[in-house]
Amino acid sequence: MIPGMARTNPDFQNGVPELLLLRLLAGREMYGYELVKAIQTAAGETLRFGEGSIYPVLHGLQSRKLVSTRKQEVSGRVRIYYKITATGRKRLVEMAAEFRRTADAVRLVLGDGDAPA
Amino acid sequence: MIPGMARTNPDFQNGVPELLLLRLLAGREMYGYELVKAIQTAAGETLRFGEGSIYPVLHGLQSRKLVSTRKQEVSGRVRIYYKITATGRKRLVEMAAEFRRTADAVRLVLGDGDAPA
DNA sequence: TTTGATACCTGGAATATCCAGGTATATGCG
DNA sequence: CGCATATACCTGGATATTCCAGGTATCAAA
Repeated sequence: MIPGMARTNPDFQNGVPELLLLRLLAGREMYGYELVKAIQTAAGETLRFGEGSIYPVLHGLQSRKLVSTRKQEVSGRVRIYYKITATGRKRLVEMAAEFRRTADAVRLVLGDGDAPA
Repeated sequence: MIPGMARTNPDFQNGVPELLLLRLLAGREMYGYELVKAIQTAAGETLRFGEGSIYPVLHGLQSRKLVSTRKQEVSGRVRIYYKITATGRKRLVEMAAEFRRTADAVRLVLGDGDAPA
């Protein structure tokens, strides 16, 4: 492990970018750079995903038809707007449920739970 | 993607095996196979980690000195007992906190939160 | 003797995230 | 004008994690 090298796969964050993107797009159509900034604002210090993480996920969502795209030029710069599809909404619901189940299971083992018995 | 192939890195589970192992070992010394079974019991349907996932993590913990080991023969079979170290306990506390922070941040964005404002 | 449980292990595949770099346009400042 | 900064897009390669599928060996029960 060379110090300062890429620490990939941070603990517990696997799948989080996809979930966050779908969640944000469930509210309204947004473009890539806007999503990057929105995630930095919404998730703050704890979750930090840069462009290098977000754009590839966005392309994956597109190829799996969970989002649709539209190009638009705004004052000389091209933006690619992403819009969630019906399939995408279904996936969001599933992922959110999966997240809660996983988080609850871990909490249970950790002993934080409001576990009976 | 060939159907039936290994689906590695399931969403949200990154780092969970390590956290669970440290948590279980915080209670008492245990051996590998016992830990595998304990995780299957404790985490049930949701979190399912097989031997192929657990043993490598156990070896990683050992080489990082988060656990110490001891061999013992019990009725013809050799067991390797793992015991958490002081460093391991520190790591457990950190990981548990990290888990909660991450889970809370995601929940906040999902909108489950008891978020004010 | 064959099955199943116990108890350990690993190689290679698949996948996710991240750093560091890239391209290009517009805008503000000295 | 020249330069830095912000906007807006993108990718290659490194690193890390998990999992399947397979392996070894002992012991007990059928």
